[in-house]
Amino acid sequence: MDADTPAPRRRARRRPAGPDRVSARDVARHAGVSIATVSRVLNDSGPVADRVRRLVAQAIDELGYTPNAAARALVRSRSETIGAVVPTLENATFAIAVEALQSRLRQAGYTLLLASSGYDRSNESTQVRALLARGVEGVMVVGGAHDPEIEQLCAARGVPLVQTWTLRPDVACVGFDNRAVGRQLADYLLDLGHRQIGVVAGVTRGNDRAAERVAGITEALAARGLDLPREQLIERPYRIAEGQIGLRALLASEPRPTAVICGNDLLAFGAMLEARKRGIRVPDELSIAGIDDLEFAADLDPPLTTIRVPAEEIGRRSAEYLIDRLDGQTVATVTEVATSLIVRGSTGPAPQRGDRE
Amino acid sequence: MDADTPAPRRRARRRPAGPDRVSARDVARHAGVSIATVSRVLNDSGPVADRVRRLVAQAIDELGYTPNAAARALVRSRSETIGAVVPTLENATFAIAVEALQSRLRQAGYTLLLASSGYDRSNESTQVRALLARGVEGVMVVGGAHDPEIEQLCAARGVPLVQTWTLRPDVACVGFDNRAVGRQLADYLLDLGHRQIGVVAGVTRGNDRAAERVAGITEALAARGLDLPREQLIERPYRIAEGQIGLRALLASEPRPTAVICGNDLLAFGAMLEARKRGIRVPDELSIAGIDDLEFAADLDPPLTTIRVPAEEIGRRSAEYLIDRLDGQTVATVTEVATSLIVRGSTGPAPQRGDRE
DNA sequence: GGCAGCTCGGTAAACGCTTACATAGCCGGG
DNA sequence: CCCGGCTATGTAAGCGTTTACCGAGCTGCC
Repeated sequence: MDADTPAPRRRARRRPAGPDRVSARDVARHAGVSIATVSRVLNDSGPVADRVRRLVAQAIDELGYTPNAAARALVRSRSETIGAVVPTLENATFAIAVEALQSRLRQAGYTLLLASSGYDRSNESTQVRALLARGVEGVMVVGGAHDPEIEQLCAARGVPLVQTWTLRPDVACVGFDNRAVGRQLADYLLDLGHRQIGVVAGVTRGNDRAAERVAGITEALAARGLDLPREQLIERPYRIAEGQIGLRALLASEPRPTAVICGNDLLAFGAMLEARKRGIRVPDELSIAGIDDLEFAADLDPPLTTIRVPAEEIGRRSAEYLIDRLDGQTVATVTEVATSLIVRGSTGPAPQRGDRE
Repeated sequence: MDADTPAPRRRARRRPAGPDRVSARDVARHAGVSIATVSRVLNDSGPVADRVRRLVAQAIDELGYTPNAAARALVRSRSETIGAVVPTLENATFAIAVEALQSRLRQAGYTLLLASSGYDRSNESTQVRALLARGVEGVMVVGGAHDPEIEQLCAARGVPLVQTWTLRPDVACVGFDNRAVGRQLADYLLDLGHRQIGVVAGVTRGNDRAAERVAGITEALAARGLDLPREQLIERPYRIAEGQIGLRALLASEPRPTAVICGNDLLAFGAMLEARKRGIRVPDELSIAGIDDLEFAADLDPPLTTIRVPAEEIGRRSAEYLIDRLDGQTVATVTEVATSLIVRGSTGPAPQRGDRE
């Protein structure tokens, strides 16, 4: 049946498996209309009589037709995909942001292409390039310092790029001032009377957020005539175990710090573990603070003083920025999200001189 | 310059912004060869003289040419993308798996399209459909119980589907036996002499892993003539705070359990917090166990007894399965990953009757 | 009753690539 | 010297859509 043409021997090569996909042509034939009409029904572009519309709709689901995204992308020069490159998903804060990003993008009909850089600048660049080659219409990256190629490539293609977890006046970004956060934490501890402040920072190489946080701390100290000696600044990867190592190193230095600022909550958690292990009372003998306010921070013992960073909001707003931009709207390029100091039990007044000795 | 043709009034519509993209045609013209040759150089298909090859390569980077992925996908019927749908990235275990999945896929030249379902079956189905519509060549999902549509859709398109965190003999999967895990934990506690075992499970509706874990516990109890009464089984979402709520509910029941198995480490963490808050000594008065062995599990106080689940391996192996399948190889469809009971300080022998009363 | 102005639907030209096929040199053996 | 059989290149036919453009019917108004 349906032997209209001599059946020009269907090609059987490209997709090794799988029955030949059903195309708009098949739908058209099945519904007895032209392929243009099928397209009109699908996209609701142009007028179509109700009767025909129903016919086509029926053919579509009788055949189980799904439009070919590649073909559509090709002809419309729009992939409806967005790319994101984060340092790692193992850091919950990024995982949360990606989750929010994706869900907001999905709402707007975009699909998320995800890659991670492992905190490596050149790898980040590679990933962005790969995403761009896939035709993403927008790109989200973490941080404000990258291989300059990234901005160039995006600009050359007219692909909006949003940088997150950072604030830069000259580019589109959704984030906060990491330096201010560092400063705020340091000021808070200074106000509590601490004068010996140690830092267990993240690895600053290739991580401008970590570097800025340290810079902020240094600034705050300098403003009170203090400095941050080399041995009071430890850099460790963002992991709990590294926080322990970090605190251990700090405790070996002289004079021993009365307060420690950690680059994020994982490091802070580690530091608290180490303190406990050594019988150092927190916060009586040692104050410890983190950044991120991860889910567990409030539940540590003592609860962790930290800076709340709205990761979900960063992800969501990045999505919204890109969506609006691609929609042709002109939107604010710089979006600052609110962070706030959450004072909990892990920090307290500096021990009086001689409190323990 | 270069006014060879009357310049047929370049269209200026589709991509509102952005200079007209440079295409293979431009490269060909620039290098003075045919477009076919450009393609041959690009894909290293067919012979090309070295001189010409260099010419083309030069043209390519002088023009900053990037092949259009949609066009390529269209003609080759291959998108070189893989889709994954996880319940949520907020659960670190999935974040880790996705990270590994992506990085392995990338190595093989695939790009990851990511979506999350929020533990909702119908949403999961929607996401898979969206991914399929984007032309993904393979799909990864979490769990073994889904809207049947998912398997149908993938099968109909010949798209390999890998189900993770589960073991099913009839489909491709990378995971482990959740029931066995539940059983193992229960047996371990039973062997310690516990007879009143409570459970703070994840929400089992739409989550076959959670349900299986409970089933395993029930089985182990039944094997010793015990049962799991309704009020000893609490279901809560996977969050720390929910673990607290869960334990609270359990403590209200009679007889009070001497051991609690939690659906995952987050719930276990919460349970431990609640126990501490109430002055219940762990493990002397109450044993608590979790599942996942998240990073912090070893660092809780006391350290958490749990089942180690190799999330990274699950992600990586899922990637490998899909890669091999798409490469035309026939590979083992069922991949079991090893879990293991990690006994730490949060569990111990059942308190002697009257130990406390 | 003619025709302006609808509404509806078809035709065909892209979109940017890959690739089967044709073609054009060129080499060397008979 | 001719020609088979290379190798290197070009030509052109799609891949499955969208959409500009055209034409065919219909309505209803003068």
